[in-house]
Amino acid sequence: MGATIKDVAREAGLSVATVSRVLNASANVSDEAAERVNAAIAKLDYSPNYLGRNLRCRRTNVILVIMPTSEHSFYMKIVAGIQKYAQPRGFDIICASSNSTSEIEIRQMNMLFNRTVDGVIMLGTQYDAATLNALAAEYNIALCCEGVNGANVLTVVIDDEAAAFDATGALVKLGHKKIAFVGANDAVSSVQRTNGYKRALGYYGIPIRSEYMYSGSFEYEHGAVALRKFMSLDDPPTAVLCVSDLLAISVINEAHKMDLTVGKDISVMGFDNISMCEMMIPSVSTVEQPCERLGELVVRRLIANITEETERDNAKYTVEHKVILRESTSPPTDKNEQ
Amino acid sequence: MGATIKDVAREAGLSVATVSRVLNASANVSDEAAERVNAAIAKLDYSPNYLGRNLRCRRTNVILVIMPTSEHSFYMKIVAGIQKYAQPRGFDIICASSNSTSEIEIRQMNMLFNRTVDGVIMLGTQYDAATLNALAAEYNIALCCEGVNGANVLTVVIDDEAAAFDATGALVKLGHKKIAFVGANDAVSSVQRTNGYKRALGYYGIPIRSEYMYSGSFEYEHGAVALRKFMSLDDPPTAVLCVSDLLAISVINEAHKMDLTVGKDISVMGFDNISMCEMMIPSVSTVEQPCERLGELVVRRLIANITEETERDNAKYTVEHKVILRESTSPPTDKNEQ
DNA sequence: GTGAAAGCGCTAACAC
DNA sequence: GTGTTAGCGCTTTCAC
Repeated sequence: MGATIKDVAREAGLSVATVSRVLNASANVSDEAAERVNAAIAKLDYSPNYLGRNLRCRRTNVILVIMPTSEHSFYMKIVAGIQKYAQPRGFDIICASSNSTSEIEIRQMNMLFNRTVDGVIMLGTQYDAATLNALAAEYNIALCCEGVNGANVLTVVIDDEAAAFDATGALVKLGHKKIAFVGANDAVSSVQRTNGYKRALGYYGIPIRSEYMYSGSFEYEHGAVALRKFMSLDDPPTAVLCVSDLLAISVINEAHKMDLTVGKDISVMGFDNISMCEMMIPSVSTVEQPCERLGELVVRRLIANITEETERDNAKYTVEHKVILRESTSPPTDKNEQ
Repeated sequence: MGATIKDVAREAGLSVATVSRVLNASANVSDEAAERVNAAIAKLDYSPNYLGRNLRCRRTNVILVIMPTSEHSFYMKIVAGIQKYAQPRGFDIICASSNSTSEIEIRQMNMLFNRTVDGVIMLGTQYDAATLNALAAEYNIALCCEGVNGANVLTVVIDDEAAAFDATGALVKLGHKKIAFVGANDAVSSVQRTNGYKRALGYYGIPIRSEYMYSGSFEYEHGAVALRKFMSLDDPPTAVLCVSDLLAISVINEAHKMDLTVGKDISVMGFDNISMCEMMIPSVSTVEQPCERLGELVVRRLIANITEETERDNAKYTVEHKVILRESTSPPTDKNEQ
C-alpha cells in the first residue's frame, strides 16, 4: 500500500521528474514516456501524496467554510453554492461548524494558520473587526451572509437594512399597521434589519412602539417567548416580522398553541427562505437570500485572492434579496384591526 | 508571514530539534529552553506547518465524513456526534456531500487516497460491496446509518428491520389495521424497513396488501405522490409509515391539501426524528435514530483502526432505536375504520 | 525531452 | 538536555 512517485519512476524506467511532468500535464514529455508512466501508475494503483505536493507547492487548493451551526439548512445552501463554483476550479470545500463559539472557531481557524487550507469563508464569526483586519492582512479570509462593522475584509451579503424595509413594507401594503419585530441581539444582520424595520415604519407614517420590539437571539425558543409577550399586550400586533425563518416557525407554533390561526388571526414573516418555509402549514412568507449567488460570489473572489498575485480584494459586495409572500401572511381581519 | 521552525530556533538560540520537542511536549527539555522557545513562538506568531508535520508523520489526524446530502439535519446530527468524540482525541472532522452521486463520491474519496485524511466515514455510499471490501483492505473506512449487504467493512447502524417492525407495531397497537408503507427503492435501510413492516403485519395477523406499499426514493415529492395513490383506493389506509421524516412531512402536507386532518383522519409516522418533527403542526411521530451514539461509536472504532497497530476492526455494530409517538398518530376514527 | 538534485517544514534517530 | 542530520513525497530549476 502506498506507492510513491519513486516507485512509479522505477516501474516506468524513467525519472521522478518525468513522472511528475506527466502528473501535472506539463509540456515537454514524449507520448511514449507518458504512456509508460500511465501504465506504471495504473499497475501500482498510484495516487500522488498531496502532503508532499502541497508542502512543496505551498498550496492545498482547499477552502474551509466555518458556519455557526450546521443544523440550519440555510447555511448548507450557501455551501452548495460555494461548492458549485469552487469544485470545477480545482478547489475542494470542507466545512466545520463553530456552534457560535469563539473557542471552537479559533480551533477551526488553525487549519488556516497551519496551512491545511488556503482560505476560509465565515458564515458568521465571533471575531471583532480589529482581529479580522489583522487576519486579512496575512491570510485569505472572507465573510458571507453576516458582515462585521468596521472589518475591512472581503464580504458578501444582502442589504439587510433594505431587505427588512421591504419586508415591513410588504406587511404594510397588506394593510397592517401594528407590526411587531423579533430580532436577535448581537448579530450585525439583525441590527441592520431592525434599522430597516424602523425606517419602513417611519416611511409609512406608522409610529414605532417599543413594546412591539423583541430582541433575543437566533435560538428557536425566542420566537415563542416574543409572541407570548406581544399577545399579552392590551393592543397586540396583527403581524410579526422575524429575523429568521426558524424564529418565524417558533412564532407560528406558539400561535397555534394559543389557538390563533396564522395567516388569518395573525400574520408572520421570516427571513432566509429555508426549505421548511414551503413545508410548513401554513407555508411561511419570508425574505429570500440568494444562497447560491452569495456562495458563488464569495468563493469566486476568495479564489481570486488566493491565486492571483494582485492586491487582495477586501471589498464588500451586496446581492439582491427578494420578498416572498405565502400563506402565513394576509391582510388583517376587522376583528384584530379594530 | 509564515515563520518556520527554523526561524523559531534561530530566535530562541536553540536547535530545531529542541523547538520540535517543545511543540510536541516531549520529555527532556529544560524549563529554561521551553521558555525561550515559547517566547520566540509568541514573538514570531509562529504556527507549525501541518503539511510538513503530516508528511513526516504520515498522519493528518483528520477524518472525512461523506454524506449523501448536507441539507438533511439528520446527517448533521450524526456529524455532531462524531465531532464530539473525535475533537477531544485530537482528530479534526471535515464534511463533504456527494449528492448521492458516484462521481462526486469518488472525488471526495480522493482525499483518502492522496493522504489528505486518515479515514472516511460514509453516511450512505454508492460503492458496491466488492469495491468497499477492496478499499477496506487498504484504507480506514466506515459506514454509518446505511450499511451495504456483503460489505465486510466497519459499520454502525440501527437494526432497521426491527425498527420498522416496532413502528408498525405501534400503529397496530393504536388500533390501525390498514397501514400503508412509503419506501425508497434502493437503500439497504429502506429494504430492511420494508421487511420489518411486512413481518409486523404477519406477526399481528394483518394481511399484506401490495396496493398499500409505495416504493419511490427519499426525494420529498414521493410522500405526496404516495398519499394521493393511497387515498384514491376504494379502501384507503388509516395510517402511513414512511422510511424518512421528510417523506412523512410530505405526506402530511399533501393530506392537508386533501382536507384530511393528520392525527385524526389519518395517522402518519416517519423515521429518524429530525428536529422538524417537533416543529410541525401536528408534531410528527417517528422512530428515533440515536444520532450521537451512532456517530460516537463509528468514529471511536475508526480512530482505533487508525491509531492502533492491531488488526483492522471491520465488524458491524448495532445501536438501539426508539419509537416516539406524537400528534401525527392517533387511534383510527370510527368513520375511517368502518 | 529527460534526469539530477535541491528543498518545502517538519520529526525522530542518533550522537554527544 | 541539546544538536546534527536524514528523509517523509513531491515539484522545479538547471544542465544536458
